[in-house]
Amino acid sequence: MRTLEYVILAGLIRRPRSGYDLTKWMEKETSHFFSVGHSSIYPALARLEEGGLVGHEVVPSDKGPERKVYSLTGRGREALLAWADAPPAERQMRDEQLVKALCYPYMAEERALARLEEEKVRHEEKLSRYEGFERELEGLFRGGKISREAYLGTRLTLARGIGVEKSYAEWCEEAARMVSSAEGYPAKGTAI
Amino acid sequence: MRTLEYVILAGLIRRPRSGYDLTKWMEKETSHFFSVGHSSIYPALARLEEGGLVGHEVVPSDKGPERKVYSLTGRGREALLAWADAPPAERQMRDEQLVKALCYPYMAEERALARLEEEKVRHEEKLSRYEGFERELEGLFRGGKISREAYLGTRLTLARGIGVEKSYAEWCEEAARMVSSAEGYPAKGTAI
DNA sequence: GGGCGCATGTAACGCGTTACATGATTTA
DNA sequence: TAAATCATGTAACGCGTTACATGCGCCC
Repeated sequence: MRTLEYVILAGLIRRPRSGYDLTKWMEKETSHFFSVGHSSIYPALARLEEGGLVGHEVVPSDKGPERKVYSLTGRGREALLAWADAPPAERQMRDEQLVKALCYPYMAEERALARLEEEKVRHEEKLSRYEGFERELEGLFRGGKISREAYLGTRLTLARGIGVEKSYAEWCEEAARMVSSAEGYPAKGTAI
Repeated sequence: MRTLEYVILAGLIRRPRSGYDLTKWMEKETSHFFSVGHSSIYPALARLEEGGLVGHEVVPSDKGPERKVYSLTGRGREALLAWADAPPAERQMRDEQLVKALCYPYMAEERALARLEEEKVRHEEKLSRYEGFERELEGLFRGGKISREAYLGTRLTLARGIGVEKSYAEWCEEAARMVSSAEGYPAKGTAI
């Protein structure tokens, strides 16, 4: 089983969902740590159903064509929770910004500083989007729209997203200081 | 051109290197934000050479077979710096830990707490490895073994690695607090 | 002599992305 | 009536991983 399949199970343990719903849920709630396009989700659901971990019910939609609403089976729930209770694979990431940072000392200083400032703005924007979503989630929970488990799980991941963006924005400032001519020399406490 | 190719150019702008050297350099210095296996590096070097961005010289090795030592051409340097001076692609990551976190509220609390504690230890270990490397790098620079540019660039990325591990370790503690029964409820300032 | 580190590649495979394909229903 | 959203899929392609393949030279 691939990680994608467990992500789907994690989406379904929260509530039954169609492939379309799962796609939207991932875009909104998991894209900062896991994302795939809809074209990967439909085949994955088929595999999970074949394995008996999910089942589906065809439900007419208010808007658009019929929906296949999937839900976890007992076996699916067990498989998900057993997987969750084991050490995770190494986090893998690809960050072009840092590849570019490797080159900043070879560029004109002003250009590097401009790029870092732009990047900082991007992270601050993401940060406020996450904080907005945090408030929204809280509202859903208080309003009884989502379970305590679903709320808490998502809040956990959101807390990480917020931590990432805060620390990335701070790095942008730190990097700008290091790039600025006088800086960049070893000893941290060295006077200019 | 793919990101991998620019990473290779960024390795070569620091100093001429063989495919083997580049593999080792990536493992040690870029793996926290970009990594590929050696089997992707050799074909990439061939493509870069075909495009006139790098050239190579065959040099006998002290140990083992002959080495092909690559270096940047003028065009390679230009291509790299032009690419670096443009906004980066979205950082992409895949973090199983957060998928698992989504499930923690559905598991026995003690299990989730144990996993979070293990994870915290892993990040603290990574943090001290990065800090050790930071001291090592400083020594290389002070000893005149590496250029100011190479030193600064790597230090920039290392600062990010350190920021990531610190904030991840903090998240582990925060998450543990949220998972602990009494917590997990909305208002942040609420008394127990 | 065997194992390990140095050193360079090729080939098969897996998985995800992009593009292709189709069609209903609402809204401007 | 055209565009947007809902809704579900398939197919081609790209890129990276794993495994395969080969060979030198040092150290135990």
